[in-house]
Amino acid sequence: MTSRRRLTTQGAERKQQLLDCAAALFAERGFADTRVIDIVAAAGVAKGLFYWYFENKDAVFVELITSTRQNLRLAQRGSIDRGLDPLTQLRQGCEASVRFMAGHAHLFALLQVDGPDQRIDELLREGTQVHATDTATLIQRGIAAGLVRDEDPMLLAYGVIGSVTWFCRFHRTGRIDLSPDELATFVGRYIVRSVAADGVDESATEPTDAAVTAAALGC
Amino acid sequence: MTSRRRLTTQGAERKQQLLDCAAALFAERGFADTRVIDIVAAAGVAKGLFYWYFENKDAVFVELITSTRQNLRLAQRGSIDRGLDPLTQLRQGCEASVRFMAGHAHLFALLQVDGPDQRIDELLREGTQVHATDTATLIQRGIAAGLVRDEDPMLLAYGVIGSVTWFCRFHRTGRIDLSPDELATFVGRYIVRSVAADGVDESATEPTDAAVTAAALGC
DNA sequence: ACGGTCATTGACCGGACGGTCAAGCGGTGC
DNA sequence: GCACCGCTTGACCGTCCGGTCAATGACCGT
Repeated sequence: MTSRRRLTTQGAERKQQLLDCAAALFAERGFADTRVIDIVAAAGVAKGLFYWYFENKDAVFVELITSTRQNLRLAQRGSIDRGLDPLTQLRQGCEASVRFMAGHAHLFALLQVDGPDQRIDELLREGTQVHATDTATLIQRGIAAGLVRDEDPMLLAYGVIGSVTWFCRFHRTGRIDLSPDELATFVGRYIVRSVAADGVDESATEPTDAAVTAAALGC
Repeated sequence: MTSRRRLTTQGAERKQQLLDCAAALFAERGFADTRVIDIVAAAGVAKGLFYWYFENKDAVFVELITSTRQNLRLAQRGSIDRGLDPLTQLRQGCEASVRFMAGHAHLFALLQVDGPDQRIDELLREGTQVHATDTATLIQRGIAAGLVRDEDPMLLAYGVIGSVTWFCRFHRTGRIDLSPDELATFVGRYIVRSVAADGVDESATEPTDAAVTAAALGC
């Protein structure tokens, strides 16, 4: 049982160090191509130590994706101004995703990998589903306000997530040569145009102030 | 050297059988979790035979994705009416992608997997890049015709591919409960709205006749 | 009958890699 | 000084699995 182990400060730091090394390697060459021995070598410790902090190789992956997903969600929440209209909130959420990705590209990549096994795949899917539901709620409210086209909110949400995800993917792999801020602005605009009702589009307020988002992310 | 081996009719059929079994297994549980022995067992032959037809495990994967990509491209070409305006052509291409996916879900899935190694990853990326360039060309022409917003064509293409891909992904994994035709229509409309210039939208002609596309796919 | 080529078999090899373990180290409290 | 406990080590184990190979079969042309 690795679960519920009491960690000293040193222990917690070491664990974090292992998580960081693992994240970098997973992102660089994928889960399957990363050996436990690579991770510990990167951290400069012995192999056995890995199993002091993690039950097995899968566990570290699970821990990474759950915490990343959680941070992403927090970043989005923190960037959304709930006093504004739903369409603008949607735009802000998408911009936050892009900026988060820019600051945590290696972790973000993990969310889009096909999991090493059935169980992890399910975990990833669940995360995406939550994200989609959040987005659909916003869209639903946008429809009610007449700002968003009257179509199935869940379907629109899937489209939004798909394009945001792929913009990030192309940026991360060097195929989009824009600064994170430029990309965020572009993506925000693209998303608004994808779902906006007829005649709506510049009515959505200007993109979030970059500084505000950056603060919410702490990156 | 497995390359350039002369195959009898029987040989070609056996090879195809192995490709089919491999595709089914890769799609079901992923490349890494599929053993060569699983593939041959599914085909009911001995392990050694696999290496008569393929150099190694990677080779069969490569062969699958290249041929799938090629078929997808053919399906798209066949569904596009070059006499129509660029935006409608774009819509037709996207609809074709969706219908192709519906008929070849297991193969299509392979194009979105993270490759087992660096080399295959590159291959997948190249394929996507070609696809994106094709799309961007169409968009470029749409801009010239005043039907598409005047933004970087490559960026718009990325957005289009992202949402189409994800719509297919969600459909394939049972999270979208529409018939392929319904989904194709929805996606076509979504894409048009994502990139259309102001005031353009119903000007894009109605979706392709399903029968035409189906014929082009042979599925 | 015979040689040639494609096709097929399954036992076997070698190495890689996830995971274990017994032992040792260095603080901290008593 | 001792006992406890978190931390660290690296040799070791067992298994899994991709890939090889020598032998055999099946079919064909001559």
